[in-house]
Amino acid sequence: MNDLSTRKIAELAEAVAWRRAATEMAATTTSDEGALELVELFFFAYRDFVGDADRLLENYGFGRAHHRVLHFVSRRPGLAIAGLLEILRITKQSLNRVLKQLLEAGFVEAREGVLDRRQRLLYPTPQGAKLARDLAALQTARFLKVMDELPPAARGAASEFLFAMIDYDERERVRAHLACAKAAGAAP
Amino acid sequence: MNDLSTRKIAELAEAVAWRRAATEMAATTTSDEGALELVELFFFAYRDFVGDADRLLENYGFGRAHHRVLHFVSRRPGLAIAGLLEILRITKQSLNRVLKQLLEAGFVEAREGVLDRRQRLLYPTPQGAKLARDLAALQTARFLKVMDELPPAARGAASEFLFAMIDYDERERVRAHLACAKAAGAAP
DNA sequence: TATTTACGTCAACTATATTGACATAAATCT
DNA sequence: AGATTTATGTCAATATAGTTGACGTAAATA
Repeated sequence: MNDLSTRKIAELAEAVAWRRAATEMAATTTSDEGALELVELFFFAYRDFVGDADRLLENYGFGRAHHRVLHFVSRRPGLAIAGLLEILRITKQSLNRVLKQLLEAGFVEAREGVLDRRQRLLYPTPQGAKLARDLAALQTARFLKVMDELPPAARGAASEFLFAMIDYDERERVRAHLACAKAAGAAP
Repeated sequence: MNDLSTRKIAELAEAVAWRRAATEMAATTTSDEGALELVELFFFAYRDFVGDADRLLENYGFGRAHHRVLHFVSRRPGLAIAGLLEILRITKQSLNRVLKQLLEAGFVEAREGVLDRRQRLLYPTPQGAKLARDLAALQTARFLKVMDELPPAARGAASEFLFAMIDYDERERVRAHLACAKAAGAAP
């Protein structure tokens, strides 16, 4: 039995133990105390979730802002500036500094819009696509591991749960974004 | 039929529609494409989750950093500086600026440790406790609403899912923190 | 032709974090 | 008792990510 399987067993035991605890407090999950636990779990989960990528980005001299831009450009190639601003909810001035660095470093390229020549449509370069894949791999790995730990019945629930956490008014936009990204991802 | 119930029905329909979509792609949830969707849903969910509190904090001239400090001090009264630094994963210099403002504004107070007089144990003032409650109410309201939208079977799954998202090495610490906070919350 | 839209840019500013160096008082080890 | 470690505070310089406001330009549109 190697370290990996020992670790694996420990993690599964971990998951089982937590599942028991979660079940026990299932009744209180809809209470304030249960909800407060969720608030903190969400904080810790997000902290660790972005931590993986942060470490990789350091090697490139990039930060989280670069990651977000690269990610969404890669997932939705041909995205215009305005679309990116809407997703990221930052000002164009703030985006510009980060985007300029990604353009200069050759991770993203901008092409003139065909329908509307004022637009600058953003695409990842091969180098950018590679980094985006590497970053995404870290994060999807975490999710795939989580799905592996969770009982099958709870797997679909994660997606439902996260979607329900999004502002009601934003859901349509997010759904459209995901559909677009899916289509773009299926193409190559 | 008032606006509220119309909205409520729309949201439930929303939830049902998404549940169908989530179930359809349940098979792909363990695939890379499904995991990529989760990555983005997590981003959007967190963005909206912190957005609520941000708006309230503006009225006080505080930011997210203040929120985090106030939150953890309120949830774990008597927390020492070192404990806070470990939870927030920031440097003491960074904490100090924010903490100083909270102390001066009378939202947090520090008492000399009884067992170890070098420690400064942090407590919320009544005013601080009130703000912490108001902020927490916004966030727990979102979770309670989500739990209401979700089918009962998926409710416990949210907690399991978030816990599984946390770094393995951090889980014990988080569990201890939650237990401690729960005990502190039960006392008064 | 007039207006709006999509974008770029300069400037000043804020918030949140970092590293590094140094200080102090209390606890603890030898 | 003296040396060391620990918990904390503080000064300074710097980085990153964001903001508001003002102004410019080219292309689309009314």
